[in-house]
Amino acid sequence: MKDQSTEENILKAAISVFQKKGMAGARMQEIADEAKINKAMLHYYYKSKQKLFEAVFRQAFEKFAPHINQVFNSDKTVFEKITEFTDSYISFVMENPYLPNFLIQEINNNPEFSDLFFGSEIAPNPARFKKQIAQEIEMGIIKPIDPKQLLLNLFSLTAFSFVGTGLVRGILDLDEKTFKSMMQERKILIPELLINSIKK
Amino acid sequence: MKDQSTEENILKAAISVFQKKGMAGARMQEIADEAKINKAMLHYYYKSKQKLFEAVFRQAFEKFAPHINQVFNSDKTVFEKITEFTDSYISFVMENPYLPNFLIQEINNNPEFSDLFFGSEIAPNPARFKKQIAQEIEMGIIKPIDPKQLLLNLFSLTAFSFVGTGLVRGILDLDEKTFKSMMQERKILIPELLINSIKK
DNA sequence: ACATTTATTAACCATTTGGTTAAACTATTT
DNA sequence: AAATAGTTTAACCAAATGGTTAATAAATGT
Repeated sequence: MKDQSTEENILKAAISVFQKKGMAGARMQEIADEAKINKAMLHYYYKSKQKLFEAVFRQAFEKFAPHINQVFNSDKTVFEKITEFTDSYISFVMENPYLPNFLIQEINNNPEFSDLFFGSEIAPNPARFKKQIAQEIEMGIIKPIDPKQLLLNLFSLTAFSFVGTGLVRGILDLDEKTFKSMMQERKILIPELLINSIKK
Repeated sequence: MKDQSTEENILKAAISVFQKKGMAGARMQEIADEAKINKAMLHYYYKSKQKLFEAVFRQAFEKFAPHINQVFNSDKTVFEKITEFTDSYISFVMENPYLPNFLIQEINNNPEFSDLFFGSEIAPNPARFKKQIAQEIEMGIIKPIDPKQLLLNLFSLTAFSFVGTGLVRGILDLDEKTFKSMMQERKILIPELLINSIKK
């Protein structure tokens, strides 16, 4: 661990606390403790809890969006996109286990303010992907399918295990080791499942 | 709306508030307001916020568990189970949109106390389903597959859209009407996808 | 009708929590 | 070295929040 500026330490601590506990459950004092600074510093650098939360939300969204954009805006084939997204997304989330849940939860709670992000530069835009699907159908590479349903399947299969970890592990009675090895297996299983279902 | 006992009104209001805002975000005063009673009544009938929350959690779990148990413990074939679960679960969640998210969120936050439920009578137990899969593989009805991965696929495909509604709708740019009609479509698409992937 | 238990309320209380302030301490500039 | 600007802290504050209490009202039993 390198020494960092106080402001960076605060954001780091805020990310950790907000992602685990959410806006409502997070405590400014806990963030200060984790950053090992006086609580007043939080307000010195970030004005209010809301502002600090927004900085954390933005950071999370910016880390997450590129994975979606890789699917939406790259020049790969649909098959390649499915394979590569699954692999890179599962790896990414295993390193950032609280991130998808955090995004989902806070977007559900603050639809009004998260709209800002969906209108922004960085926000994923599915238009190009839709065209690609239409083309590959035309070319006879894949069956006629609804691109939105395909994306929903892809996101569901990759993300749900992590968002609902506790429930999933409870229902299927999985220890952590088994869960992790299943997630590795899914890097293969998911593309197989999806590609088989759409290839002609 | 029928007249109900105060205790029932409180639980109903608590369900509504807790499921939307979670334990941390819920306010006792808001629950009292929604139940149109004095805040002291909450403690008169339910002792503390924690106890009231537990009643809400239990109710949610008891409403949710039968859907899983229908898959785990009925005498249907695997194909029938997939088809019927998808249909009934999507219908159920469209009527109770906050429930899956609430369960997931609170189980992630309180792993220790939600363990109580996974050890209980009502809790789903995958053992019988595992046997059934082994049998149907033996009988040559389905390909050799890991029952846990099949269940994970089924739960992911059905539940994720609802758990991550806000994020999904933001990324895919869906209005409410489109979202709902896609969910209806999924009652057909999901069984098709899963059954095709396992049938011999 | 009276007594007793049950239900309900308004007012209150202690703690928690986000946020402020004034003073001190540490660079940086001149 | 003095002045200035930036950083950090302890102490404090007001509002929100979960919870209690004592008095009252309504129902129930005798």
